[in-house]
Amino acid sequence: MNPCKNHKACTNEALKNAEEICKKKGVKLTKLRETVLRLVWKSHGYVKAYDLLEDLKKIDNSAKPPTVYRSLDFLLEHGFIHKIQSLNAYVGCGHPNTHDNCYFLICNECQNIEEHCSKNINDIVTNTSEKINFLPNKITLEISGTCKECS
Amino acid sequence: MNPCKNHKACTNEALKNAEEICKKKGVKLTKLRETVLRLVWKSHGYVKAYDLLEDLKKIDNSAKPPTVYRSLDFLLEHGFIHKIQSLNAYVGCGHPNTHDNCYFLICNECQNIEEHCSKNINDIVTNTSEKINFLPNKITLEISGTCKECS
DNA sequence: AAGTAAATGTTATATTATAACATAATTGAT
DNA sequence: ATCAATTATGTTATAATATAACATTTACTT
Ligand SMILES: [Zn+2]
Ligand SMILES: [Zn+2]
Ligand SMILES: [Zn+2]
Ligand SMILES: [Zn+2]
Repeated sequence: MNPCKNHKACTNEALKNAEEICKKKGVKLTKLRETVLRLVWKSHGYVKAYDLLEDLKKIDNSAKPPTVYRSLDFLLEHGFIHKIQSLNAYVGCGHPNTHDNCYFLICNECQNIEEHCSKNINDIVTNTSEKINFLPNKITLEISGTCKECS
Repeated sequence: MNPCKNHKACTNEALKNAEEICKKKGVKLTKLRETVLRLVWKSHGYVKAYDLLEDLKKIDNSAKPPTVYRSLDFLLEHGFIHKIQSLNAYVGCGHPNTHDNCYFLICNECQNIEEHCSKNINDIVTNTSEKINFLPNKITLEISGTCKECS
């Protein structure tokens, strides 16, 4: 797992970023959404929706699937988290101001996810797309394997 | 949707390839597996597992989820089909002998999927991986958008 | 033919996600 | 402040995707 020096700092920064961006956009980071974002950030690993639900129930026993999924939808929509399609799981976004061309390195051992960005992705996609006249809209690039710590 | 001139030919070639590869590998393309592969190849679009199940039921009414999923697992394992992670769907592989470094262009309008291969993908991945000592194992690259015919 | 392994059949259930409708909280115009 | 509209949350039910576990059949090996 990502050996960050101070994970409270990671989490707080993510929360602060989200607050700011919401303010800028004029949307609301409600208590519930903030709580869910905080729960997603409990580590640098991915989290599953129904695990979040369990966590949320510890705080508010009346939480139900839509409680979680609605918050996830909001957080996804505004780029505060990402969905890992190959795992049906979610992970906090470490750089929500500039999260284009993202891809994910997923460690099968420790569940850590590293998010990277590279213009190169777009280059591949653009090359191919232009050649065949395909209008790209959303790119999903997920690389699973073994991270430095686990190998 | 892919305007192939003769889709029966596409399907038959896929089936023939699968047969050959199975023979070479010493594994069995049973009647059931062949039927499922044929059903996956009903078009160049993606198919959903439970739609396959419905199709299969028309042939053998006793088909059940494991019937489909086991065949899908076999076909995936041997590279005759691919799973589209961002859609929880499946698509036939058009070049099962050499299906490394594949990625998928998915049309949101007509469900067509074009499978491409490029060494460039590996380059990106290898670059990043070496930099951070990540041992890549499986790459998922899926690009959704609008295809030539639909734009 | 008997024994083993592989494939399929069958029942049940786990996991992931959304639909539909009810209620509450917030906003914003009058 | 009041009302209406919008947004968010609560709640119940169910849809959609996938696997576990065990029984039976089929194919292979000796
Ligand atoms: Zn951290
Ligand atoms: Zn990001
Ligand atoms: Zn065709
Ligand atoms: Zn392929």
